[in-house]
Amino acid sequence: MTPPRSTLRADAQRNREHLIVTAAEAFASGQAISLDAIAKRAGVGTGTLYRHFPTREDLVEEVYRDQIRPLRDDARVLLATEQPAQALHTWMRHFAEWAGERRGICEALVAMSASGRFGTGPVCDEVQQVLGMVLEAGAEAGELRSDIDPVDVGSILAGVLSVAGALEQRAQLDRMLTVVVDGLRPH
Amino acid sequence: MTPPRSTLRADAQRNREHLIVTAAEAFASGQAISLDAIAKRAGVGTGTLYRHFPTREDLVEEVYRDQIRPLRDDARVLLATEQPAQALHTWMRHFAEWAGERRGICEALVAMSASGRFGTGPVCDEVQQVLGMVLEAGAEAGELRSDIDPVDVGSILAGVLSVAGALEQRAQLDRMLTVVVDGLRPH
DNA sequence: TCAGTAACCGGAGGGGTCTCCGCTTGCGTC
DNA sequence: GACGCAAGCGGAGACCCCTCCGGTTACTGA
Repeated sequence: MTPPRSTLRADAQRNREHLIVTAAEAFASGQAISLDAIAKRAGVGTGTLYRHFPTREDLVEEVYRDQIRPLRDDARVLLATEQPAQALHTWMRHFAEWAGERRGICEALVAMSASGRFGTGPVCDEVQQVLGMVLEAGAEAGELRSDIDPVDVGSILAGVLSVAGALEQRAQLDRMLTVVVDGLRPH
Repeated sequence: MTPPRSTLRADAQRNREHLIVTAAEAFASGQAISLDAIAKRAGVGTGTLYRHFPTREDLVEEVYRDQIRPLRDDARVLLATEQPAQALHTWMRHFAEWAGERRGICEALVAMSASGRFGTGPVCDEVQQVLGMVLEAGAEAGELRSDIDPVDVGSILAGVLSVAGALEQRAQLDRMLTVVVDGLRPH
């Protein structure tokens, strides 16, 4: 009678970490790359990749887990130096820039939202928390609605990024973000 | 010396129309279907399909060309019975419902936006025109901003639909649309 | 140390998208 | 008619995503 295990077996843990490192390098190169290719490059079968990361966004979220952290500090700084609504707008712009440099992030966020999983996963959880923080500050200052779910705001952000995330659409994206932030003001 | 031709050759025209009819039937069945399968069902090679419709959204837009028309009348009715901002919100909801019943529409609109082609193609052109009409009415009534591009609004609509287009996300979608419409009000 | 077992692995393979290119055919010309 | 050629055709094939399952391996208890 073997007890059910809660932790990963040593080889599985190794494979998982190796996959993340390999994917991170591949994504960082800027080139598009297939998941099969990542598996091959990591020296594991595709089955192994998909067992650890059932969907592409699961892998993407894991790859950028650490890189998202600075955006939280950024939000804190913005809240300290700008009015909340303005800070929200600026942060969203910063996030768009951050996401624009990281292949697969927008698609991942959209997929998480569309499947009702926004907030689960390292990256979108961080986004949700940051948005919650800013929204709260805005509500306290009376500048932003107090009855809005950060998940909804994150989903809208993901949505507009999915249609205007490209660099050459910066101007359009900014106009769209203006609308969104204005829509978050009270009354 | 053959002069360059502007119109489609007869067989090409036949194939094109047959593809649209076949795709319409396939989409109407509600089942997911591959483009290869549509080509086979239409009795043409996949090469022929992709020559006529380089991207999936090109085919989708063509298939729903006629079905989008009633939404224009709907907008007229709404403008006659509701205040413009309210009419905009209601119409967007109607559009979401319409799109929800038609496989591939949301994806197509997102793709058109993302590639800067929103407004080209029968469906998104109609959407753009309807939004233009409603926005204009709203601007005249002083209820909506007058400096906003219908393409931007259409893109936002496509974006939110891409993250919350599913039936079970109706409530979330409606909250998001509220934010968007509020963001379109003046000041 | 050595089974026994659950956990894990790998890659073949099914199904999809999309391209490429050698062959066929409609159509204008004579 | 018949000829010439641009326009169009079709399907093989490259590549991608993802699943499934027979074989392998790390861990555990004795």
